[in-house]
Amino acid sequence: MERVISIPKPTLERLPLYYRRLLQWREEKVSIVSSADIGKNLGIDSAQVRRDLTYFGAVGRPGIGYKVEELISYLGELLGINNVNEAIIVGVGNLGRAICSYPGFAPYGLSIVAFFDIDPQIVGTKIRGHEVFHVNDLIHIVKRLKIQIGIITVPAREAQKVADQMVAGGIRAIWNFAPTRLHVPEEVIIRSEDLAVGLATLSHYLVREDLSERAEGLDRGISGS
Amino acid sequence: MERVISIPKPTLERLPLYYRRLLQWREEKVSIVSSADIGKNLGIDSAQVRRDLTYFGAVGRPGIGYKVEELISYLGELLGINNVNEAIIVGVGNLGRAICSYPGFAPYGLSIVAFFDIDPQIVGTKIRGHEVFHVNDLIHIVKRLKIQIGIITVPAREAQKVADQMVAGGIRAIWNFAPTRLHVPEEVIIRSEDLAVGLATLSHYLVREDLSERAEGLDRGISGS
DNA sequence: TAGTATTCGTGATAATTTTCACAAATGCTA
DNA sequence: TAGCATTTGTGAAAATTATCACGAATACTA
Repeated sequence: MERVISIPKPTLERLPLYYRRLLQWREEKVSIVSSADIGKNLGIDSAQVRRDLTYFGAVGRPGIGYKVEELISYLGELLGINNVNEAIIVGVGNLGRAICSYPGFAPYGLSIVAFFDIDPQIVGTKIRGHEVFHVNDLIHIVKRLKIQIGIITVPAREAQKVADQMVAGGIRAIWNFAPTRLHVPEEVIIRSEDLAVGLATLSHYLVREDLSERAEGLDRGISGS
Repeated sequence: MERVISIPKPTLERLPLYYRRLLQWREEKVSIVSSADIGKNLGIDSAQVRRDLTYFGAVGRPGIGYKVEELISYLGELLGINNVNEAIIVGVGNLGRAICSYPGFAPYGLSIVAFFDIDPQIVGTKIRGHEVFHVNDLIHIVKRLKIQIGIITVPAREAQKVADQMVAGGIRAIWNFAPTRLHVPEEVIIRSEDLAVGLATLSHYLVREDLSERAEGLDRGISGS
């Protein structure tokens, strides 16, 4: 139905796993890897790896494998990492702070350029050298800095209001950590991280552990090895 | 190949969404909902909702719908929520603290009963009324309290070591927030939350936004509405 | 150069998940 | 009770994703 070939969602989710492992290999001066190497390392079928890589436009050489440097470059392009992403974050509680300092982002070029909160105790203080602004200034600042990504780490009941303001400021992608569903115009992209999903599936499997059956799945999912 | 009918993974991921919304309905004194109601609210096809609910063992009445209270009870059972889950958390940085205070868990009966860290500055201090222990005491305490769930919020390079200790202490399920792949015995369940996956997919879609094609997906995924 | 061992790329197949569509069940109204 | 409007539960079809399996490309060795 679609003429544009889109990357399957599961493939997209594996992409960061590939990327992170490749960075490690580069660090270790490994210059070429095979789909089997990648697969064994990440617990993914090697045919799956090859299929994924072709989506990314990567080209390997039979009998040899893929050039690490080249793959990194391809994936980086696909992830929009090669150009820095500027973001703002609203809600500077523990979760907000945690996200700011999450080391996993380092390779992804995400740069948080402004912090917002509503708590007068927090507004005006500094975090990692940046002043925390009041949410009321959000629209203005976002417009001025032409920010594209907004991160929401406020309580669920505030989240929609914050999202509305982000949209009003022209933000095009929202990363939502509040456990609630947000309504935004169609052109705005939303990704919700729902920690309860993780907890729920874990505890479900725990409940079921007496049954021998267990799902496979990997980093995003449950695994038994 | 499996005789045991297992719940599809995507269904499992939707389960907490159902659960949370149902709690809201109960709060609002709504006693009966139809699959269409649920679907419209969560952006899931109503047939999908019905299919999912049958996996959960729920039974609705044609022409009427499902009893909210009954569904909550079924889902709660499936999630192991009805009996409290005790967990420990290792790594009391921002992320660890954020998880402890994440409001989304409230309905899930997760109870964090001990905190661990390696930083002497933190060990011995109190968090939410609980003393923070040194990681060296982990095995002992976990064994003694018979804890089943361990949460890892330490830097990636420490994560494997922590996982090993958890396993040694008899923990059966690990929720890993460190951006690395853990190796554990087959009987231990692992779920890794990789925040970079979220960031990566978000920024990917941002890069692609000029293409009209866009994935659908909902709370766990990207959506344009 | 010929032979062997790798490894990619991909058509075909299998497995999984979603959606369609409709019979059957239920309540409501008159 | 009969007729109508809902809504479930589920076979069957469609769509999506994962795996198999093999020809072709490449490097290496003798």
